[in-house]
Amino acid sequence: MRFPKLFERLATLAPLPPEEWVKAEAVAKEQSLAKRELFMRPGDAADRFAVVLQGVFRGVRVSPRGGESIKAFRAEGELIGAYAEMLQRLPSMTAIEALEPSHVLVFQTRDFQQLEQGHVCWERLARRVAEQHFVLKERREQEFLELSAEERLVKFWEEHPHLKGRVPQRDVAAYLGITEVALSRIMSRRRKRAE
Amino acid sequence: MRFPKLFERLATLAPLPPEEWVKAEAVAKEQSLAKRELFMRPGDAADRFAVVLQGVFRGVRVSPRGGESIKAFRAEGELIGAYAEMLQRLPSMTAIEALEPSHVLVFQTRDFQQLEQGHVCWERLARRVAEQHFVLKERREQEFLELSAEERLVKFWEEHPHLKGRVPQRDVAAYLGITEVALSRIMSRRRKRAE
DNA sequence: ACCTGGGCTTGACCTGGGTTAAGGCGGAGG
DNA sequence: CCTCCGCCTTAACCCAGGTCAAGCCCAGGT
Repeated sequence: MRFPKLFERLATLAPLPPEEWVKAEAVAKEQSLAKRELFMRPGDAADRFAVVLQGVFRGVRVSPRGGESIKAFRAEGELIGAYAEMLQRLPSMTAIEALEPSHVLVFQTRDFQQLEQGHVCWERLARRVAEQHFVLKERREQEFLELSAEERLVKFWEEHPHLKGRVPQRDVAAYLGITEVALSRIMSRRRKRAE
Repeated sequence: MRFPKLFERLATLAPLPPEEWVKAEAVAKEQSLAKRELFMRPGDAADRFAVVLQGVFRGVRVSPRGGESIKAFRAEGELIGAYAEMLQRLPSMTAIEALEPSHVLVFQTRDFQQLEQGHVCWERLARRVAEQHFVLKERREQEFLELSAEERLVKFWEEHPHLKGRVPQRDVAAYLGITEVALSRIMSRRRKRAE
């Protein structure tokens, strides 16, 4: 077992027999990415995903009109991939970019489907992951519905303290649904109020 | 089998043997709700869900500060329930209210868990449902990130034509994340532009 | 026919965030 | 050491949407 810590983490979502984990590692490949390198680009087939071993990524949705918005940041222990597109068997509409020199463990979805055939535990895990993702998206939806940009900012740093200093401000703005100019204003407003 | 149409619809998500469906119907209870009646209220245990047989519902999130926002509308063939809270084993934070005289088929989650023990098909179905919900929430997130209120409105009616005339305007506004005043203005603006 | 109330509209005014454009500042490379 | 570039800030101006308040329309009840 090459990654016991990762195994423990995943096993908290659904019971995973160690021998199944060994099978999973057999089909996984490690990959290193330089800062700014893309794990996935728009138009790619959404046929693989990865676990972040080291580094931070941003998932960028590039709209037809050229606007960039950020769907999520992902750090150590989290999954990267065009999940929604994978489920719908569509080509990826998002770019996934390393914000630091990073290191990931890559799975092909076809290999993962093989694992699912072999043991129900993988299917259970997939369900948990889907449910987890849903809960997070719903939380985010609710924040858009009832919080101001400033309140969303505060909550963002409460919920993602580990991203401090690792993601550029403009990306935080794009995640919150505002421009970097607005974010800068909000921050100076708070600074003034605090002093 | 009391609800063959419903069965067919669900079976498109994941294969369901008819005999399993019969077991499901055995534990389900029909319930009728008057207009404005609540299927679930904030604080209730999130231990049951239902399929809408007839009618329309709104899922209302009541924020601590008293603001109301609408998470979703649900009509015939769709599921109602405090799904996120159920997954997190939290009491419901949403009210689910009938907008018309309605008729639903209710399942207790404990009964459903029994079914899951009996046959994997239910677990597969649950996974599909979670994935489906995720895809929808992600779509909504993306709309908040890159569309104006007016564009969201247009998209809303494109995607939910069957709700026309069945949901009050103020609720559509709350769903879009704006006030009914703003919605009214947007509509008159469009009327003017169209003429 | 008259009231009543709920839901929609309209207007006046305010505010937050978008847009554009002009700096400031610190780090990497010449 | 200077320059350039990427990133952040600030300012000026505009507009969408919020808030408050007054009205309108119509369906239901008496």
